[in-house]
Amino acid sequence: MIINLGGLVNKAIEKKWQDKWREVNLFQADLDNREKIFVTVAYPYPSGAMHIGHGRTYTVPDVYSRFKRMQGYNVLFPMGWHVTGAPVIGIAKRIEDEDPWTLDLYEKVHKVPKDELHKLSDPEYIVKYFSNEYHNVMDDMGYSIDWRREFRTTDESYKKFIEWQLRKLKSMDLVKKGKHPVKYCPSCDNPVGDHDLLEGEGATINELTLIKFEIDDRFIVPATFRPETIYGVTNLWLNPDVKYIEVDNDGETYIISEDSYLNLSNQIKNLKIIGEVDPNDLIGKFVKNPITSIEHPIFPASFIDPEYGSGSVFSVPGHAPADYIALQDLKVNDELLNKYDLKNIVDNIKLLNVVTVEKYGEFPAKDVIQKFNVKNQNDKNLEEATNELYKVEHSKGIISDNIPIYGGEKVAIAREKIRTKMIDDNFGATIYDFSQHPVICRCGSKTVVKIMDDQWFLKYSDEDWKEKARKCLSNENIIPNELRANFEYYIGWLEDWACSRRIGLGTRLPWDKQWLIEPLTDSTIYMSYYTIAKYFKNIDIEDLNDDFFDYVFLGKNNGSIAINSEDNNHDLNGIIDEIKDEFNYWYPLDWRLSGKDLVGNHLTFHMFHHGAIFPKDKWPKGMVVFGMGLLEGRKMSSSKGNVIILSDAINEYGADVVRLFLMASAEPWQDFDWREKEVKGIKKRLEWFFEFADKIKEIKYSTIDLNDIKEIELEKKIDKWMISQLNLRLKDATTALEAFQTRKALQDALFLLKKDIDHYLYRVRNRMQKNDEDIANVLSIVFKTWIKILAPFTPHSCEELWETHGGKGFISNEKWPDYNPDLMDEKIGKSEEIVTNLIKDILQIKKIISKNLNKIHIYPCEDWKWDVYKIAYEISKPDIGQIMGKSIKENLCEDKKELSGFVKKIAKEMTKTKYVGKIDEIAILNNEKEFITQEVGCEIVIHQDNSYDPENKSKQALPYKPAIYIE
RNA sequence: GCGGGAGUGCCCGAGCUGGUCAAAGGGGACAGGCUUAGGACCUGUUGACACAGGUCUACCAGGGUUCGAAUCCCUGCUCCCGCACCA
Repeated sequence: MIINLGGLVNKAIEKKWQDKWREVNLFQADLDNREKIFVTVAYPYPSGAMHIGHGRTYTVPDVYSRFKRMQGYNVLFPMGWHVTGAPVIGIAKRIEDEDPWTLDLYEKVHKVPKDELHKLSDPEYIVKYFSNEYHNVMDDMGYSIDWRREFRTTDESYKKFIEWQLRKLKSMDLVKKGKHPVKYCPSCDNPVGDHDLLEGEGATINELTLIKFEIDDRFIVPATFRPETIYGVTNLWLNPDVKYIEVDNDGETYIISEDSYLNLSNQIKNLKIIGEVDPNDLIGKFVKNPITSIEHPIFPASFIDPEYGSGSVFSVPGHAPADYIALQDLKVNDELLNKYDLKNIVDNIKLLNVVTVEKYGEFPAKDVIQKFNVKNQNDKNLEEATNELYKVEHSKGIISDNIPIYGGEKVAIAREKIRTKMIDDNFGATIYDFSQHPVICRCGSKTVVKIMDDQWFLKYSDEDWKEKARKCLSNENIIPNELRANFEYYIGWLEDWACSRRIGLGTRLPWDKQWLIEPLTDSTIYMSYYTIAKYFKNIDIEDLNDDFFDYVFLGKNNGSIAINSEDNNHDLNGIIDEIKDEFNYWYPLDWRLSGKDLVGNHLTFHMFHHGAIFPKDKWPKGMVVFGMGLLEGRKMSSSKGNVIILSDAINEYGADVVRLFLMASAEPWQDFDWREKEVKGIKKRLEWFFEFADKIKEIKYSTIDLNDIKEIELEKKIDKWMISQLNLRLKDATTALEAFQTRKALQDALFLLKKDIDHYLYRVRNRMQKNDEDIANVLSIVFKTWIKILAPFTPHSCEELWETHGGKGFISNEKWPDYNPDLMDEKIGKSEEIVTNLIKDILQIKKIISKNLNKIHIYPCEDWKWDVYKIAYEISKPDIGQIMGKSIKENLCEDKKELSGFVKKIAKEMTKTKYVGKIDEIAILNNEKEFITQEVGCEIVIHQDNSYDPENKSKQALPYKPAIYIE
């Protein structure tokens, strides 16, 4: 459906140009003798339709590529599809299960036709479907992509490339085996990410220490954040209303809550249930503290959460507000005391001190409870009190002197030491739990923390590797540069990265086939793959072995390279060298573009891996990081339906309007906001641009011929002014584009230039009636340059206008115009300013005095004032003494009083006005007399001197500001 | 908590290597033009005051540096983002 686009090109015309570009392979880039630019954007993960946020991401490199191509560079802008990973597996399953939310999302938001919908139950089909969709929409946007290099990350040749890379890293000892905890859904038998959750989004995995308290050859195993408080234990808590069980852990028997078994059994191997335990049998009995060997009684407590940790808690009433208050509650709960016969034991409990903190007493828990006015175990303030105390003790606390070994140490340090000691001595173990409960998978089941063992890691913690990444970073241009500090932080902060997965699409780990390579790991250096991807169609997969990649990428000949080409025109050894040369031509990568959400992982990995695998001269040279997209001020999100699909936007406004808006509304690294009203505003600008061409025709009474613009020596100031402004805007726009400032470039190339043209057209409106050759010439020059600088932004419209008005060939192939500094004259600009300011001032005075005007007298600034002004400019400080001194010395003005008055004035004025040298004001004013008269609507008299000056106004004149007297 | 960043006029947002800044550009609002009307389009106004082109108050708050600060420094307040195994 094509909505009326006014003067703009419609979809059919956009299509026409896309086809023409394709016919002549305009954007296919091969090795040649020109200087090259290689630009890549993070390839999309095609699990849904492309929306306007993606539109911005891919339009930026396109605009830049088109710009650089016009400047004469050989530009490669390729595209691929990142289809490895797990999300589509889940999506496919939900489609198969006919999950209504998912079906609705894909039908309504992603606009999948009904007859295609059910096919999405195959994950391979999902990525195929949407990568095709992306490809088509990218074509509709007019992107100048070299599609011969397109690939999916599940292509066999890509897998070979990834295998090579992983083996390479392993041979460098940058891969190791280990284990790590993950969020896991036992029912799906899958790790789950935040986006897979029904409930508990944002829950983090906390590390706890399990401590074994012995009781009758068995162990109660409470878990804690604060192992150092083991020295302050007075008792244990069990919840009498909770089911407890006995489990066997490698010969030892633990007592845990039934609810905690699911989580713990995913972390401790071979945890077997032996039987049930009645907590009532245990309450009142004693357990042994493994560190202090003190015997602690077991008390009942209702606040114990059976799901958290192991369903039991050791009580440190001196330092844990919850324990303190529970103990207070128990002391007055006669029913419980009697039931378990605890009265004497409870009365004998003495609080213990472990940690000393400034501003708190011996038992900080007690203080903090008073501070927050906590009444009982169920008080809402209890949590706040706990948070505060835990934080303070951790950051500022010192282990008290009465504690053996660790007395005097900082809590933060002692905690780690105690923890390590307990684990080494087999008194404790590390377990994990969520920061909040419950965490529910989309399938509806509770998730757990599972320890994945035999997992493979990339050793990002390795200092030598980090150092390489840092060097790589310092080598790069980062846009915006503020992110550099961020990258440095991430390089330092990264720990070993689990690079193997159980579920998903992708490449298998070559030496351990049970694992798939994690999707961020398989996309760190793939930009190099683009440089040679076009060759793989004709190469036997088996020949893409490590020797091949070693040779092509690293120039290492291991002596066994054999390439079987189906193309008999090529010598076998010839083609591999061609491939190698092509890689060496394009690499290093000039610009890597990506969203800011990838700063902490992908983009940082990108530096790590280039640092490890490639020599320094192949390290990436620059990075541009994108902001996010908003829709009418709200965050865009496909899953919430708050998006505009790119193809819809193209259908409604046309690709050029969409491109223009995305480039003009914000710089690439800023968040942009798609506002319908403003999109329409942009559309108007583009329409104006089209009308402009018609305007020139009107003047000329003939068609413009962009190939035949006469070289005319321009006489009139205003004509020169227009050309000067054009060059200024061109210069600023070019500088901006070099730095990816698309918004600023458009500000100059579209908005400000349009303003200049408006002004010019207004100034010459009388001459236009007379079929003035000069105007037509100026406008033709402006128009020709203008189409060119807009061509990277709105290529379809510019091609169409170019063709319509006699341009030869594609505008996409035209040379980017160079600005001519000789045509940028500051004095001309200033002259125009004098005229417009004068008119403005006269009109303002008119408004204020509101009397009938007769005549307006204008007096130019006297010569001596110019001289003083020059002196002031040279001194470049509002130093009145110095200016005065020099002026008197040069005897510029006989009337000292007038001089000092002027100097005072000029001292202030000169800070506001740019000095560009003396201007012949009389000439300018005479030149523009007609225009000024017309504007102010009253006769004007331009005086050479002050021989007629009844109110002595001529003295008011300043350089660039003639005096006015209104009669 | 750790790290990064931001606070500008009704709104969004430029400026932020100090002076050309009452502060670009867009949106909105108001007024006028055009139109049968609406829409679209065009022009003007949009901090206050002012009968000579001016003055005052303004760029989160407070303090400082400077002849001069939205711009530099310090303090405080507020807000946003990332903190991983995921694309």
